[in-house]
Amino acid sequence: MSLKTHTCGQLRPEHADQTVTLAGWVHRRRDHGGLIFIDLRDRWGITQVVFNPDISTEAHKVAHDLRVEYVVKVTGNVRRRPPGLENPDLATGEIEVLAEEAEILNPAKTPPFYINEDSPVEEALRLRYRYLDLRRQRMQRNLILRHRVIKFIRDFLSDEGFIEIETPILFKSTPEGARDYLVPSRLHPGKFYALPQSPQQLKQLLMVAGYERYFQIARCFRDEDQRGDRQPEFTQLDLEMSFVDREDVMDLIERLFTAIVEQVSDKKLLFKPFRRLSYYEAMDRFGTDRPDLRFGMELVDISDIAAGCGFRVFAETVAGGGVVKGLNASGCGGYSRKQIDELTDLVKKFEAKGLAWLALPAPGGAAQVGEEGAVRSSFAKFLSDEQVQAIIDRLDGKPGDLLLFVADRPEIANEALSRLRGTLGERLGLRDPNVLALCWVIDFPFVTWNEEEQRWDPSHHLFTAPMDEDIPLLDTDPARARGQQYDLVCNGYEIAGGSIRIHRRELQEKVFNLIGLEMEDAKQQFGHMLEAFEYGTPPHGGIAPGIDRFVMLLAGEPNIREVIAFPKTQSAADLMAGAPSPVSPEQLKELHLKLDL
RNA sequence: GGGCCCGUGGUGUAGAUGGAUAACAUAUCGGCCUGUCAAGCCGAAGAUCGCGGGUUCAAGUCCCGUCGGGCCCGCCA
Repeated sequence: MSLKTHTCGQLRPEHADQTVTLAGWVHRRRDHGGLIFIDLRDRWGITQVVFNPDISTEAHKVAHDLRVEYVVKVTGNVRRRPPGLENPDLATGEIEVLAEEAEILNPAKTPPFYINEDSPVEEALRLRYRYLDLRRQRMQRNLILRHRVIKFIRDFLSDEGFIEIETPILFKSTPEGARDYLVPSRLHPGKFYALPQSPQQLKQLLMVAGYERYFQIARCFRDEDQRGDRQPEFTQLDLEMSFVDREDVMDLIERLFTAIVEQVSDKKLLFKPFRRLSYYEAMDRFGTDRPDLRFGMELVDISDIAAGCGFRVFAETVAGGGVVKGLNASGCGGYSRKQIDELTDLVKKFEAKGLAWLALPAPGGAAQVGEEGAVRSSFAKFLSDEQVQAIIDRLDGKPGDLLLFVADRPEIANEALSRLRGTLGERLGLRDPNVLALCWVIDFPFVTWNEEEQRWDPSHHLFTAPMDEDIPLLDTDPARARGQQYDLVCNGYEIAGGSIRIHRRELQEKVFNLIGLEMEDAKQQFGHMLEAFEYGTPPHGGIAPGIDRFVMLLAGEPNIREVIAFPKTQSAADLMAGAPSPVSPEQLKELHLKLDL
């Protein structure tokens, strides 16, 4: 940096009496008429520059014209600040630079929003002027964190014998999974490349190729609707290993993620080692395969008590093969009818028919079930005192608690209660943003029944291996077969998914057969894979953690746009550049395309 | 494809039930000011209330449509 001798975050008392040159942006300007103070900012920090007309009238004149975000170069002497004038909020606060020369390298228009404070700004405006938004402390902090995480991953995996290999962005479309982004081919009229949804096939082929330990910080593309944790293009740590079982992959990832959290972030790990749940256990106890384990409030099955009780909704649900499950919203026993109605509206959004509730009065009220005022409830009056007490005991109900129940098909009861649990956890302040609860979910069902298509779909992807001992079940009872799949879950987000792959052609064909993929179609779509598998394929498996999501959690941000330099909006648009945009008729013609709008 | 929320000087907000000059903070511009660090004090300028239409004597406010942003359902192997 020949235009500056030091950064704006560098100078300390030991630099006193040195002549230095700094360059950066005007962060703030304080004009006293005589003295002018400038907070000069660059990527490394802020340094106060003092312009005193007694030292240099020329420099003082320049300072008079300075405005926020001007780019300037200043040369001057470093000195310790006079006693009592230090600024403890600034890393460089013990010194200041007395300007002797100053040069405006580039003036700046008044920015459309504050850059020198992290005050709220409408997100559309931030995205339109993203290059200015990125100057702000919040974004700078997030992008630096992201860099440190990725650097850490590269170093860690390199030390573990992995090599980073780039795979193509222009690849082949396959109808499985998400919608592909397509790229028309000029040289092959009527044909298209697809941007990869992930380098899945390529990393498996690298295992066939004998690289044994591969990783990549890989950009992935999916043309689906956006969410706060989903962008059309996002970044995965893509990773694959040969001659391993699932314990090897999980062990590696567990060590990596533990080290990242402990060495790169200020968050606390709740579980060490990570907790493990089977898919069925996760569904049973939390109603979801990506539970937020920062708090309890587990789902409890009371179907046995509800069966044949006097409350017809309960009894008939159980009789019809459904379940009655509930949770204990501890301390919410004082909720008003209106508050409970709000919770009811929430579960109804997820197709539950209603929410049964039972509130236990706060301490000091009547004690025994059966006595006047012992409970408020939407259904207790239909049950015996013993049944009510059994339910309270089952949910460990204490005075002041609110017990909430959904009676429905298991999928609906789980979904509704899981959402309810999340909302209550948030409302009760149980989701500590400084804590990361990492857990493995394993033993997923190998396939799930697709009602509309009347066929089995792979739970993960179609190269995932079933558990060895469950292979016979593929012929007899596919629903009970488990896959060698593992998901890493953190605070209610799925942050990685992976599996041990099928490496034998017979088994792969058996799976194609099971999910109703004709061999002809399979050859058409995956011929290169099937062919490759015939040339000596090692047992292999891998995983793909989402970098954006994990950095979001490490940064404590509410969505992944905050950890992506140039993200897209919910409608997948770039508000800064104006993408997507129309193209010229000449471009279309060259690509052999006609628009049909 | 669907539901909900938001859009008012550059920025962030206020403007119940429609009522006359659209308020506040901050930024901007000018003046004063030699120890501030969110500098201070004085003054000025700055808004066709996202856009289009409608209801009404009267619309920032109510209705319809539309554009943009966000959250969510569907979707995301």
